[in-house]
Amino acid sequence: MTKILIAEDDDHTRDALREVLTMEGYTVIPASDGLQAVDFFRAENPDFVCLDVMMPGLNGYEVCKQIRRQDEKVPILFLTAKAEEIDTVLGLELGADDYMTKPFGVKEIIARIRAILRRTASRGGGRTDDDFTMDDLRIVPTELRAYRDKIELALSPRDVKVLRLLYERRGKVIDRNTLADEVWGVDYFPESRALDQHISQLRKRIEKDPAQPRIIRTVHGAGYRFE
Amino acid sequence: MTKILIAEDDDHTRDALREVLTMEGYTVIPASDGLQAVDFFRAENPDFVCLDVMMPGLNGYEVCKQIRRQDEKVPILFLTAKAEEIDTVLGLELGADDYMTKPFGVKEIIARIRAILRRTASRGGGRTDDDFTMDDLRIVPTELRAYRDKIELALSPRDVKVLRLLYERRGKVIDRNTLADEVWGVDYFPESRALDQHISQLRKRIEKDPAQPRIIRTVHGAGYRFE
DNA sequence: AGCAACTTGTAAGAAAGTTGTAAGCCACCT
DNA sequence: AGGTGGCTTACAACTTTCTTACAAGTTGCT
Repeated sequence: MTKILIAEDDDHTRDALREVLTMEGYTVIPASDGLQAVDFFRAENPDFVCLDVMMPGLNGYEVCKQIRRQDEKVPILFLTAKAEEIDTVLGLELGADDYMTKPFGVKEIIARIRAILRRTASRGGGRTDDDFTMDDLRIVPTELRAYRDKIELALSPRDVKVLRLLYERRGKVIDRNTLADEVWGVDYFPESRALDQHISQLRKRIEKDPAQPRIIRTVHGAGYRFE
Repeated sequence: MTKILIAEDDDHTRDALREVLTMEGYTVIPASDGLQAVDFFRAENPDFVCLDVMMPGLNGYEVCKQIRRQDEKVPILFLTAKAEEIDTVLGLELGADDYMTKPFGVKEIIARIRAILRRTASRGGGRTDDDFTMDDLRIVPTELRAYRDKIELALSPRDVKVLRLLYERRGKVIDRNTLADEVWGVDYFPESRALDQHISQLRKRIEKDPAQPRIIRTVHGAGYRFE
């Protein structure tokens, strides 16, 4: 189920969007101001974001920045009033995927959303928040936690992404480029050790014996694997 | 060998790109204007296209349209100068896969190209990651492993390359130059025994009796052969 | 068959490359 | 200000790959 966060202060526009997108089979999370949008993003981890530029509190750009800080890849579509087109440029620099100027037609916005989702489908695609088990660890993405017996472990969104990727392709080797691309949203720069560092820290928390990892195994010269 | 078409009117940028991409092992086809780009695309059928937006004659968008008329799938990366970012959106609607704004770092562009090629390689296209069988050995490239009955053997990426090459041209003799070129990516230095060493080590692992190899057979004075 | 010349196999150690991780740094968030 | 998380740096530990050296095998010639 694809979740779409709509941040739009005008009630009429927001309701119209909600209705039409719900009809299309999306799950809509409506937010009426920027702060709410950021909160809802954190809580719901949507697959797509529509942001009005002009909103009380936090404007669309600020919301975009906050979201991008958490998630490099989630597609963001800006909604702007006609006069604001210059600002669009700023929007694009923030990592937006597209923009639309009001007034827009219902069909148009659906088409855009579908197009963007199709384009970005290959990366990070079919997001599911279902629980899954790796070795003796139960991962609960919606809580950002994992459980071993009764012991509870905290996980970051990034931890969950890493683990889910390994879980989904268990048995296969995930090379560092793929991992970086899927989790960080950019291709891996070989001189950066950020990825190794992250794996190391994650192992410390989830592996019983981090020196003999059973969940995230190293495949030397190739990547990592879970099985 | 992956061919990349570069359409860029600025000589300096074009040469820089050509150099760095050639270093990375790509074959670069440089074009200095839009018309040339379209011609070269038809003639060379490249695997990837980098398009400058602003070019004399045909601009990047026009080139993109022409290319898409011929080829729906070839990945296209747009290069744009800062001020042109609004146009970027239009570029994306033309079916571009990504865009970069100048000035961009050498590492960044390489990373993007790699990331896009990796992503597009997995859908459809000339997949070379399929499993295959040699004698009683089942090779599973995505797992970097081979199976004999229930026994599991670890393979390095290089092992897989060697085996796949022999498998694809079964019955034919693969001479050492070809093997070195395809697997190591450079011409073979006759005084180096690296290749022999690799074959020897690989046989130890995959052959039941390494002294009587059934998978990698030696053709004295010529090379190696499978079957 | 016997021998010389050449090619290939392989053990062992050297070199190169990859990964793990502690410590410090920096930006952001209270 | 202080805390936090993530990143970079730096170095240690580890693994693979290459070189060296010699053994063994093959070919062609007499």
